[in-house]
Amino acid sequence: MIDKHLLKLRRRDLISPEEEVAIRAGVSSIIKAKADTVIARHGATLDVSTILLSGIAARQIEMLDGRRQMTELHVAGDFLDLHSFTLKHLDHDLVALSDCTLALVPHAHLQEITEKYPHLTRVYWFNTNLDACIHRQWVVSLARRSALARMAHLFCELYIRLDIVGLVRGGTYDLPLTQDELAETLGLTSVHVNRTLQELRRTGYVNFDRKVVSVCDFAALKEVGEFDDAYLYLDRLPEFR
Amino acid sequence: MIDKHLLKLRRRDLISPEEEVAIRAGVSSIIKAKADTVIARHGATLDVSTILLSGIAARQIEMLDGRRQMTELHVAGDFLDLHSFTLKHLDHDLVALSDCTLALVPHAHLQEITEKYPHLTRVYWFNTNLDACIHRQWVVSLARRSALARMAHLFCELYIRLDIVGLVRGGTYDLPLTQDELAETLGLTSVHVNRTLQELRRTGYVNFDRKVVSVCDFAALKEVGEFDDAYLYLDRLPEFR
DNA sequence: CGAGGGGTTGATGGTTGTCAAGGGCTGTGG
DNA sequence: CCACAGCCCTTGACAACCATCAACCCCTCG
Repeated sequence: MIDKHLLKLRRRDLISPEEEVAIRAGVSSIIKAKADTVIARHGATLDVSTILLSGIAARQIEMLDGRRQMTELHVAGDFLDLHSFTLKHLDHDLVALSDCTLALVPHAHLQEITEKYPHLTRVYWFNTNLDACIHRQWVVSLARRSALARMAHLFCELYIRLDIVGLVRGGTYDLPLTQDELAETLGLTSVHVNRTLQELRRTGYVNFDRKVVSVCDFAALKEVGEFDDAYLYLDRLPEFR
Repeated sequence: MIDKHLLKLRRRDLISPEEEVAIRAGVSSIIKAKADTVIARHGATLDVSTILLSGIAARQIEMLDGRRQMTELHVAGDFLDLHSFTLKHLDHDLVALSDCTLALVPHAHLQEITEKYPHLTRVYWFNTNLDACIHRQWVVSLARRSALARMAHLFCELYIRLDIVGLVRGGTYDLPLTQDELAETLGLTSVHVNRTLQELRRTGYVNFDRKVVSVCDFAALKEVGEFDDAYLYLDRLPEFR
C-alpha cells in the first residue's frame, strides 16, 4: 500500500526494517477521495495526517475574491499534511485534483514515533523541510521566471518527483489537471497557460495533451526552466548511511 | 542573549524551565556578521544552525543571470537555518541585510534534543513548518497580489513578527533594506518599488523612509494587503497547554 | 440532441519592466 | 570647510508580458 511512500523516503535516507514496521503500523485506514473534492479544509483541527497513495492532490489557498492559488502539487507517496502534526490545523486547503487513494496516520502514532524513533523523526522532519525547498523554488519561479520558464520548471519538478515513485514511463507521465488548474498552480490565467503550452510544444521539448505530459528532451527542458534538481535532495545523505 | 528566541517560541507553546536550560546550553558561540555579507552559502555542508539575535537577515536564491530573489526575511529570534539540521546543506544562501549578531547551535546538540526532549523537538519542527506557512503566503502574494497589495502584506507580516519579539514601538519598526533589496524580496524592480512606496504613502496607512516603517493605520493596511494573521499561528496550541 | 465543461483564438488594455538621466545625501580627503 | 565620489532614490518615456473580455469550437455525457 505505502510502497511509494517508502520509495520516496529511501531515496533520501536509510529506513531500517524496524522503522518500516512502525510506519506500516501507523496507517489506521485507507480511504478514497473523488476528483475535485476537498480532503481537508484550512482551519479545521486535525488529528490525522494523510499519505497520498495514488492520484494528484494539491495545497491551495483561496483569496477573498474566490481566486485560488496552489502552493504545491502532490504525487503518490507524499505526505499531504505531515505538517498538521505540529500545526494541528492547516493554513491552506487540501484538494484532490484527480480521484485519490489516501492512507490515514493518526497523530497519536506520529507522537509515538517522535518518542521512540529519533532517526525516523528526523526523516519526517526532513520531508516537511523538503516541501519548504519546493515552496522556495515556486517563489523564485513566480517572482522571476517567465511563464514559459515557470511551466518548464514545473514539468521538470514533477518529472523527477514522479520518477522517484516509478510513475514516469518512457519520458511520459500522467498529470490529470485542466488548463484552468494549471493556471492556478502557475500563477497565470488559463488563456495564457494555453498559449504557453503551445509555445512549449513548438520547441519540441515537451507536450501536454489529454492530461499526459510527454517529455521529449529533458535536458533542453531543464535549460528552458533553469531547472537544477539539487533542491530535491536526491542523494542519500552520507551522514545517515 | 536568546531572550527573543524564547519569546518567539513561547508565543506558540509552553517551554519548560528544563527545556529552556537545554536551549541555552546549546549555544556554542556568539558571532557578528557585517551588513551585506553571506552568512552561509548554498550547497555548503553545515554542522551548526544559527539563531539571529539582532539585525535583519534573509534567505536568497541567485539565478543564472545574477538576479537574486529573497524567499524569506528573518528577524531577531528566528532560527535562520534550523532546516539545515535535517538537510545538512542549504538550497539557498543566507545573507545579513544589516549588521547581525548570531548564536551558533551545533547540530550535535540538536540531535541530543531530538533524543531527549520529544516535545521540544516538536516545537522546533513546528518552527520550520511555520517558515513553510510564510513561504506559502509569499507564493500567493507573488502569484496573485498586485505590487501594492504585496508590499502591504509584507509590511503587515513584519509588523506582527517584530511585535512578537518586542521590536515594534508606536507602530514603527526598523527595516534596514534598500529599495533594491525590497525589490528583490517582492519580486519587483526597484523602480516599481519606489513608485509603489509612494502610492502606499499617499494612502496614509504606512510610510517607509530612512529604513523605518511607520504604520499609521494597521487595520487599513491589512485590508490593502488582504492580510490575515492566522497563518502565523499566534495563539498557543491548546493541545500543549 | 442539447447542455456543459474544457480548450482555442483574437482584440485590446493594464501592470510592471527596461532604459536612461538626474537629484540628494553621506562620508572622506584635501 | 569645501569638493567630490558613490550609493541610493526619483522621475520620465517607452516597451513587453500577461490579463481581460468575448466568441467559438470540440468533445462527452445524459
